[in-house]
Amino acid sequence: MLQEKASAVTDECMSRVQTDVETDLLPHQPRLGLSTASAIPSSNEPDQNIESIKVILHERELWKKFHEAGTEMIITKAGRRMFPSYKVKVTGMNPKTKYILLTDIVPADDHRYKFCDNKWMVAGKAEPAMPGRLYVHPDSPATGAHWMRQLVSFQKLKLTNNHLDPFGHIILNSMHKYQPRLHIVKADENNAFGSKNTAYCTHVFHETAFISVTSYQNHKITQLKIENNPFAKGFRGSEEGDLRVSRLQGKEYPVISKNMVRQRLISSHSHLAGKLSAGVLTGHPQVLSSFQYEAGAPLSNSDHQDPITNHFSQSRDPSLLYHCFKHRDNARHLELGCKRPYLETSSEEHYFRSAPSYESSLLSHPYCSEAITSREACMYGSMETESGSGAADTDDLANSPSINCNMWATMQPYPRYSVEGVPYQPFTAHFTNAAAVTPVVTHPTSSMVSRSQTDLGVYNSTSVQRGLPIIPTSSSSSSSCSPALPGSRERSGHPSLYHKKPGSPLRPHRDFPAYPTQGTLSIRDASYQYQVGLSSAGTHWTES
DNA sequence: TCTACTGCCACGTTTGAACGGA
DNA sequence: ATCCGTTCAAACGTGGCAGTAG
Repeated sequence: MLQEKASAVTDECMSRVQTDVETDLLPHQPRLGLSTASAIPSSNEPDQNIESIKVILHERELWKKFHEAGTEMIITKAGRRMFPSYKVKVTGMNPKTKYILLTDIVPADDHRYKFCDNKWMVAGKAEPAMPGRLYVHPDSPATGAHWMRQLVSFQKLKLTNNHLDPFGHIILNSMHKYQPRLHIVKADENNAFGSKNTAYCTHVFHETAFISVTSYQNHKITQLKIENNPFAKGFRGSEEGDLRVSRLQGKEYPVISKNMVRQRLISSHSHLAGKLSAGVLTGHPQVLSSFQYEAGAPLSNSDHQDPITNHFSQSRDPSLLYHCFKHRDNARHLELGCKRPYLETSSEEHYFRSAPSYESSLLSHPYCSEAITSREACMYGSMETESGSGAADTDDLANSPSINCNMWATMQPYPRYSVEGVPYQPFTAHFTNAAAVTPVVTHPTSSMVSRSQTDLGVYNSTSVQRGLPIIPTSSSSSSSCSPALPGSRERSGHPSLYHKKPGSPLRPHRDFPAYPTQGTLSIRDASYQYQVGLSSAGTHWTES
């Protein structure tokens, strides 16, 4: 029912959608018994389970426009906002339950791209992943009623290419492809994140994938930005958007930029090139792992292997996976589950799981001992296992002795196939085996893990089936912290992590150091961006 | 030489403080 | 004294471009 309701509402008119269903069932009840079947949204219990939550991408049509042209996002040293901004409409939450909404941006593949012949081409292997960071919505934690009352906007999220960024912006590599993800974590007081009962889900909208750039490469994208971004109105004025330039230069005729000239000169060749590219791609075998990322690892296997044209794909495999996770027994096992087409938004994938418990104290985590102790950074670690061949092999995960509550997805090393010269397959995200990947908020040191570690599976776990939200943990050293754990307590009671000043500017270093050290990390300000750290087998959660 | 990146610029939007009137 | 609406300036966000580094 909710699905129908949601689908029937346009992006713009959904802001007031609220669930009228309210239940006290299970809000505090452990979800240990979540089964594959139960993980599937049920119209009868729309707000009992986190998997009942529906997320609709706001301005999806606009995103599609960009997607079709090959979305590019500017990244600067100071940080640049995304446009279109990431906004979603959430429904299906329990109005009284508290949730934490956060996003992260993960590599879509392990390639570096270049814009050549008016299209994106694979230019080599990706550079080592930047320290993963999370952006926790400033309102978090908040009740389901709050989230459902209006659009949830992540417009203040900023992207940077400054590896030492002190502002907490999400660090990306230029000329790489990324995929934003939304994570919803249950933060109910009696079902705190990290506890055996904590649950979360991950939503991925494929049309939000983009390539990070330091300056726009595709003129179409530039024009779309100018036409749609209010802040860029100053560049409007003529059909080509160059009128302003001509005015500035005192000319009566539009000035064609260098890039425009280049692009126009080569545009005549792009079409043919694209066809040729498509042919090449078609010949590539599909590679299995689809969702392999976690703070550094690619989100999915490279798109370039998809047998599609070289243009940004507008069609996707309608069969999306619906992943469910739950704790088994003492939360040391994950039960993967169900698979179903996601009807509401064909472009979205979401993953559910019951979060691992903190039972194995974070203190034991090799990378976050301090953070954990201080609980400044919320981290969720996962460990590498070799079971990640793909997907969701429930049994494998469940039986794997190495898997514990902290494991979200099994991480697989980047595929090593050669990609040189292979045309870029624009944003046809393939999450065939997608498993929930999880953001991991970790100790600062974790963020410094080298790619080599990632490759070794140390960096984060990921691959196909585990993922995990990171939730800020409180810092014991700080004045207040416990609350940091989602759902552990009311924000008011624990200023350190969730205490924030609405609208207050970001605080560099002091409040949000690039590599936070103990005791001072807070998610207060508008941008709760965390580093996604690696997790290791030793990652543990502590009870709040 | 080429490509990617940086810093600066002008312009428009957003935000919030200040002010005045009801 | 409080509330509400308006005004205005500073802060912020944009893409373009020239210069620079590798």
